[in-house]
Amino acid sequence: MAKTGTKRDSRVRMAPAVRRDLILDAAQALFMERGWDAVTIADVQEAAGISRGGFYHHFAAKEDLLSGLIARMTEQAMQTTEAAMSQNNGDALVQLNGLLDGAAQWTADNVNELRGLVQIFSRPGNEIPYRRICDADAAVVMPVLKAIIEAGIAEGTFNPVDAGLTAELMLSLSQGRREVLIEVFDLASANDLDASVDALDRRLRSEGEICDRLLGLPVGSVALSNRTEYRRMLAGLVQ
Amino acid sequence: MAKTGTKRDSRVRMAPAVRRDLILDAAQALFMERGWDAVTIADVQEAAGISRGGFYHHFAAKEDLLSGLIARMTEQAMQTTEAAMSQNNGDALVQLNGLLDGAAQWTADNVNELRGLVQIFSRPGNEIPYRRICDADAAVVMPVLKAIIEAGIAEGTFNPVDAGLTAELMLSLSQGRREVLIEVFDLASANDLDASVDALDRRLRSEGEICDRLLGLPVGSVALSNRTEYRRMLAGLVQ
DNA sequence: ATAGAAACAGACCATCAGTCTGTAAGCGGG
DNA sequence: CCCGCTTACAGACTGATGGTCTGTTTCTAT
Repeated sequence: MAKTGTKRDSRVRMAPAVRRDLILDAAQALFMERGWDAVTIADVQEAAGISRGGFYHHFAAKEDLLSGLIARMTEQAMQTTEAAMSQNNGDALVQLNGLLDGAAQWTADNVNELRGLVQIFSRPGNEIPYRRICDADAAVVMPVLKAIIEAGIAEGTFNPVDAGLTAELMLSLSQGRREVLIEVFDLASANDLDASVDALDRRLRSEGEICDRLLGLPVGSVALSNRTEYRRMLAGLVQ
Repeated sequence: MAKTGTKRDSRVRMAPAVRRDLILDAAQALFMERGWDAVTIADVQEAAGISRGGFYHHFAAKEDLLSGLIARMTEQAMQTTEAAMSQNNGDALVQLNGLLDGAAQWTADNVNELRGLVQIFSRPGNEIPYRRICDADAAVVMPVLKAIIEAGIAEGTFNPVDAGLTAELMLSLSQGRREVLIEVFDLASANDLDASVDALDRRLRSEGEICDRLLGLPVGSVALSNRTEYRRMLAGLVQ
């Protein structure tokens, strides 16, 4: 009754940021449960306990809601990146390994969440949010990575063909890890921890060696953490 | 009037394959003009001169129509790949360069079409068909590329870290070329042919050197065609 | 106290993918 | 040559869903 009613309305009024977060919470939960294109605005409304008009007061369109979700998820990547970069100030190789180690650390600390994400994103109908996340994360990490590579060139220790292209390739290397992760998680779920650790270790070792080549470094320069860490991490998966 | 009418209907009946192609033609034209999500089934119907029921007799869903389009476009990649592979039977490096040269040849012969595709796919709302094409093309080229790399390993001439990963990276290298192509085409359209050729040449030269590194080959082994060819090609752009 | 702004409610609309029932065209057998 | 079956096709209809609009309530500043 938006027209002419003396009906009691009893609405809850909240600070925009709070309400926005509430809506995003609901949307994120629904997304993780059903996938993006199966989430309707009506669903989000109901889950967030707000009306149609209320929702569209905070989000201009469904697209806008997605942007909010992506931004929220990317925030983690930003914080992790910044944290990793702020505490090491050595030469380029140390910085690079610090960055990679920071990412590995985040992964280790959030395996379960990561598995959920990987599974959701591998389901059909989620290509768009997946790409959005990849692009957003890449936009965060890319400049940092490129800066490190350029520092390494200036330093005389790195010798890549092209800083930008190399950064891009390193990014696509980590993005291509997704399919391996699916397999790794499946193996871990099947209680085949050894095979799971093997698969992950082999992949990351290869990635490291490829980075060495791309950067013109001796083999073993770029280190992607270690096996025992992986085992501990994968053993920590719930169920 | 599908119910009860003595109305003259004068419908055209065609062989399924022919009608399908006609519908795909219409859909492709509309897609190239407006982008995928701006193309409605009603549009395609009208353009193809067929009714709703007729359309859905040939395509189960809009998704199915997209699959048809992708398959059609991928066919070119298949033919080009097969053609390039069938005529050279040297060692792995010769085969690899033959494959790359075949791709370059196709590009040179279809610059205008390529530009259209690049432009359409860079517009928002076309992420899904773009990814579909990338994945489909990759699925075609990947096994061939991987086979060549493995042959090179067996031969003792290639020394990559990992055949599969290297093939993936080479693919993502060529897919990442898209953004450069946008710039290249823009420059060429602005009549700055020198800058255009420069940008393309620099990119492809870098890609080649990176491939050398990935495959453990001496610099200059992997060749991505030549400058004069690019110039001729870019000069051939209409408008 | 009161006016204005901003948060919110909910009825309404438009678009569009997909369905359903019915009809005309071809084709093979008698 | 006709008849019946299959299949290509027509077009009205539906249901779901994203987005809008007008009106209402709550808060805040003066």
